[in-house]
Amino acid sequence: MPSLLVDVVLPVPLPGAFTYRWTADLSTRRPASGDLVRAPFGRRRGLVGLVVDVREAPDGAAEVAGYPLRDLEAVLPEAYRLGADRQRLAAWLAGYYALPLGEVVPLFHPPNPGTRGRRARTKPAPYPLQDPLDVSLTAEQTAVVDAARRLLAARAFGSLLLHGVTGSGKTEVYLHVIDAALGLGRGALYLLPEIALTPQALARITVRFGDAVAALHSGLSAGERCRVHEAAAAGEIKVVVGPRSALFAPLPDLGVIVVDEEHDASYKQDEKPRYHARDVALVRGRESGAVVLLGSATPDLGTWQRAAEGRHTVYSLSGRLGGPLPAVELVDLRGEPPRDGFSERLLAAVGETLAAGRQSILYHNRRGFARQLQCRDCGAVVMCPHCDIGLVWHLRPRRLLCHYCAFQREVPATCPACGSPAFLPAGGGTEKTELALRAAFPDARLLRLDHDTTRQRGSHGRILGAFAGGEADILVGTQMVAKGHHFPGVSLVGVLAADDGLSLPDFRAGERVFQLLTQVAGRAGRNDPGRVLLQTWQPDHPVILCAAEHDFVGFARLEAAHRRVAGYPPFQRLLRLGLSGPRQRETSEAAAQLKVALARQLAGDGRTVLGPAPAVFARLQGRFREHLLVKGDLSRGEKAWVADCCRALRDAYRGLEVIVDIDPVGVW
DNA sequence: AGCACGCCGACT
DNA sequence: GTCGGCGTGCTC
Repeated sequence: MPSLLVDVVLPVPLPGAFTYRWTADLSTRRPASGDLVRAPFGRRRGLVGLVVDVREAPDGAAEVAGYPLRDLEAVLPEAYRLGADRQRLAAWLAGYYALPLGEVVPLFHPPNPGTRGRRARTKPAPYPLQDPLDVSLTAEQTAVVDAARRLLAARAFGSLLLHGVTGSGKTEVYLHVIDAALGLGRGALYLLPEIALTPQALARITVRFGDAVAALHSGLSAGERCRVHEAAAAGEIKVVVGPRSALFAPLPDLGVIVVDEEHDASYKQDEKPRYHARDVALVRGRESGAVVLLGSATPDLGTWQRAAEGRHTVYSLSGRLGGPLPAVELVDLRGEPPRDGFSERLLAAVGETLAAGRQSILYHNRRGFARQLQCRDCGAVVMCPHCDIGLVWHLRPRRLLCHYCAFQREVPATCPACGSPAFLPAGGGTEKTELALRAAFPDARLLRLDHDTTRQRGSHGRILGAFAGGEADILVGTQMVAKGHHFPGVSLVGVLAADDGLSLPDFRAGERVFQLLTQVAGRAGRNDPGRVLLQTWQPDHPVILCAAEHDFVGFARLEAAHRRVAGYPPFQRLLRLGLSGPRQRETSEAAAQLKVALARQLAGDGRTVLGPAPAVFARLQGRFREHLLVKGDLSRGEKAWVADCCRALRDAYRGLEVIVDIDPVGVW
């Protein structure tokens, strides 16, 4: 009976491949490199691995490297094979992010591959669609589509950066480029930062391309994901829409990858494998000979810099179609201290908007009723016992909540530290903003959109749908109100604290605030002259000024100058090592030890090792956290060495966790 | 990373 | 008495 030895990489943090036996009588297809297989591993069965090598088994072979050979359980159907391009992508991912190859394999298949699911029901969009009629393109739009067409026709990789404000017609460009790809019989991927944005985009794309379109995301059942995966592999589905995980969908002849809102930090996965979908999209495009179309009103500074270096071609859509950008007014809170978060001017603007029968959006980037509860006598703040973070006072439920772990407690009547009955709520949140508005405008219909009102499945879409449908006059919320929706009835956008976030200990704080303000301002008046009010304590801050003037280019120039001087991305690469452990002493000791090893091995050659320093959240969920930062370029070999060091460290300190984060985004 | 085996605290 | 906490050992 002919037998094969099959080398398989498995999703375990162990280096190297494992060798299995496949015999012709196993009644599954003969495996080849690139196939996905199921294999037993220890006591576990059915692990999905990737075949990396196949060879003839010597007669009577019964063991490898001292282990008795075990048989493969199954070879998954053709639909799950990684073609050459996705095999190269997997190899790139593993190398770049310093992971064993097997650990990236789960990205390439649904959770339980081969499970046949029922046909996914097409859900209607939860809110009215923008008129899908095909308007003719402007010259600026046409230029991008033509450039993409030329690349598509040549089957060549190319990356285009489409820079244009909200309402400038980026989506129309995406749809035309996708249409061009489909016209050549090729497929398309359409990436969005979040699942919540998928239904709206899906609806709009489906109107154009019918049932050749499907969404792919973790909100679908395993069966539905399998169905979409298989249909895509079979060429029945040509356009796959979804968040970062959709990037790995098996489209056999991929023509274009659209990365909408390419600047969005949600594209970075914050668990292993910690990849950045925009960066990986560029690699997939290169490996598949596809066009990568990056779009944003506020491109990532790194993308902008690489474009300046000639690595992407920039196309700008100047201004809005069918109207001017909203006027942005700064409200200087220093001269006009707010009451319950509101200046007189902002409150008056809400009143005028109500009177005019129009809608308002009020953006407050904090949940809850009060940011913290502080004793008036001794100054103590009620903290989370596990996280070294102040607890946030919520009205519904009426409790103090930790926003970083599950901890909650009742609102104490007296100060836990000194017994004083004098408590002072400090800082507001969306709950307070909502109450203040209800008090000021008792007849206004109000909706709140934040983490607390969207716990239930579907409530996010429901709230947005109700607001878009004119069932409310005012929408109060956190970031969620800023993302990707347009509301024709909105003519006022108010930002309660525009500078909130500027003082975060993150070198990208300014960029984040600029992006958020630009995005939220874009919600105003797409069909009439809208008005945006930004309340701020720092009206002279360059980030605030640039945002008020819709000046991305000016902002980028300023920000780049700072980054260059400070040696931060996009001028220096970063690698972050995050350590956390149950004991502070041990965690610092391990961090110090790691620092010595890294400094010895990597320092010099333009590289520096910073830290260790306590993480921004020095204790979370009872674990002490420290981090190190490596600035500068590391080779693949060096990154692998770093990963090995971390593994050794984990073995030496029990309970210690060490994460290796390549190109980190956000505070840790 | 799982998953089991194995050895010590508070419960029916 | 045993249910179950998680330390550590192993995986082709």
